[in-house]
Amino acid sequence: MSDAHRRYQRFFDDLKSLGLRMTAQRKVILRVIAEANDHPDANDVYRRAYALDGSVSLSTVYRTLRMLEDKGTIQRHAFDDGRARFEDAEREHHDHLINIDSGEVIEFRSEKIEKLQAEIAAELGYDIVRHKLELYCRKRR
Amino acid sequence: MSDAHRRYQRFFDDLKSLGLRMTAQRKVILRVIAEANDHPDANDVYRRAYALDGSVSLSTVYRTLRMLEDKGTIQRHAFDDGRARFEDAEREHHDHLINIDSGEVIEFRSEKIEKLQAEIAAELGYDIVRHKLELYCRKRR
DNA sequence: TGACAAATGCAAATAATTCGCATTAGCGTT
DNA sequence: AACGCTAATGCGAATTATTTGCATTTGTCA
Repeated sequence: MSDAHRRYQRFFDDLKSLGLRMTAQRKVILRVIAEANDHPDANDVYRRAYALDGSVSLSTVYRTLRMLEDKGTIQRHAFDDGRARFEDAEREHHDHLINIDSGEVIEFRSEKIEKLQAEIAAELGYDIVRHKLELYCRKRR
Repeated sequence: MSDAHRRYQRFFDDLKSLGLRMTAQRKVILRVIAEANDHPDANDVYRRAYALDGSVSLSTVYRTLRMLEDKGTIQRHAFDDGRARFEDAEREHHDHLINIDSGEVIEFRSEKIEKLQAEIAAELGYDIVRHKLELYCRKRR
């Protein structure tokens, strides 16, 4: 709760400092994203926002998501299911394991892998700026 | 050339052994995929196939791609541009290092990383079917 | 060669996302 | 507290990528 609230406050301040208007719809959408701890797609965000405030439209959700992405406030992920999914860009870095049967997304982080990646890049003469690691998996039986 | 031909032969045998009919359209589409060494989207495949044989339609390209994906013969990728792109599933796996300044793409492969990934997935109760690792980098100075 | 189901082309249907435009509503100024 | 400017909204229509229904064609095997 306080965590989500802190994120919401940061979103709010971000937009404010950019001179953007704080509309009722944006407040609701920001709240939804701040409170999400999964990886909702645009329609998920719309449904959650609409439940809180019936004046939110799908167009505005799409427009707001794109705007937040442009400002670097949220991050867009293109997993292999074709839909764009979103999450707070400031959350600590993590990689994704996607259950290809259910679509479920699990977050993980491995220092060893991070380190290996840096070594590989260094060997090739590069420094990593960011990276994307996605494991498409099936439940083990 | 002989490499593409070998791949084509494998595709052909795959379908044959599944009892599927070898139509003129499928032959052309298989040839296009076998000869591609980039990551064409459905429309790219269609245009290349159509150039070789005007009887190929976009529907059939989509149907064939999906069929080949279901059979595990080709692999679908969702990059950030929203379109699905395809490549031969049997080509040796590789990851990508992208120079964010020049756009240059370098392919690499690390057994250690592959192994670590499998371990992480196993810890979470999963088996990796495929994965995607992209390092966005800057040249070291 | 002939029959039968699988595969095809076409056009219409879906799904995800964007856009045009008339209307509404923040917000700085009175 | 009301005013005015224009950003932001809702709506529905447009786009883009992909799938599907159906009448027709065509591999394949007897």
